[in-house]
Amino acid sequence: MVRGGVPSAGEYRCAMAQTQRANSGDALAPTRRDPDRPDLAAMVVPLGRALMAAELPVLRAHDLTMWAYTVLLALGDEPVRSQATLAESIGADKTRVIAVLDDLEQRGLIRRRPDPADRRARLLSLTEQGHRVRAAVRSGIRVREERLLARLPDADRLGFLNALRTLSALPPETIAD
Amino acid sequence: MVRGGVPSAGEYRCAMAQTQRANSGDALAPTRRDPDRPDLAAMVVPLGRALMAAELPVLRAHDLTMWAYTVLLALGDEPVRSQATLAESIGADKTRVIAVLDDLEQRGLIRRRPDPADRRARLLSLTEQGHRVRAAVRSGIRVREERLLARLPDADRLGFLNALRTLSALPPETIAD
DNA sequence: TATTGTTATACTCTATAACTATA
DNA sequence: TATAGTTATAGAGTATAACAATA
Repeated sequence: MVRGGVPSAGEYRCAMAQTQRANSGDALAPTRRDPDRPDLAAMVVPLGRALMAAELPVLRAHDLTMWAYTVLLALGDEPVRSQATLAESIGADKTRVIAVLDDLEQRGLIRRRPDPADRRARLLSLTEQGHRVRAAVRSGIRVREERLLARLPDADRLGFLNALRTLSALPPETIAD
Repeated sequence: MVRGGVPSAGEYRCAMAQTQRANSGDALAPTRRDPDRPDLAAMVVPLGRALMAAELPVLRAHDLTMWAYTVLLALGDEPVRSQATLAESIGADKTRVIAVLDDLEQRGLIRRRPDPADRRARLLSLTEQGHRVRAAVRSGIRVREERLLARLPDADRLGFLNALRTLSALPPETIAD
């Protein structure tokens, strides 16, 4: 764990870790391919956990929790107009981001000032140093990811990233039906 | 939630849900492709959560928790010689599988009998009905997954599944370095 | 009255430790 | 003494409810 712990997921984890294993991959027609493959979730979820575990050393080196990094990512592209907006955009409870923001603000990585137009809300933005840390962590993570992706044949790598972007861009309700 | 709740993940969840978004995908060279893509974990983890959410209705229809289904999956291929072995194989604590096994046994989905050779251990196996339930749930899940995968171009779909099997077959330590 | 941010409380899930029964 | 299974306890992490400030 990094600082103050890392987010966790009441409902959303499955332990299908090493349950279902890949079996030899022969190229069949895409439509009726590999009917005995493991469940998608049984592959995707453990992979996600492993990827997060791979990020932890980088985060730790910068003394960031997963939540803190998530906030830096969310604020990096453009400032956010309220903490509630931020919380929703990163899929967190509004009460949970408070401690994270307190910490980041105290360390000078973000700015949090009342919105002059509506003094109830807080305008959230990254400081100069926040941008630097964000970029450093992100590139550190990217290096490890590229090393991992290098294990894949070019075609699989391309399809993997394409599919990931397609699927992760879908609203969760679409996936869940 | 299904029955008695679903496993959760102290350390392993990140809320990068809608944080980083896919940007338009143009085909570059595989090696230096899309340097501004979101972190892998930021795409894989939310996708995994969505996939699990998609499984929940199927599990609920059979009154199974995610853990229970995980156990059914693990016992389906071949019986297991002890609860500790099972727990480790599905990445769970040995104290946590007990309630799950109690429930599954009581409902006649698994058998749990002392090993004659070492009466400390319990031999775990699926009953006839356990096999049926396992198959029914699995095929219900598969239907939904195929519907989702149909959104992908054949090439991406193929690469995605290939990559998933390759990466999820790696020991987590390999991914985490 | 409704909303933003905050705090405090309760709840869920998980891991740790202690116990039993076998070996 | 060590291990498999079990139970009970304590610890994280999270969400719910209640509050103050502003609109």
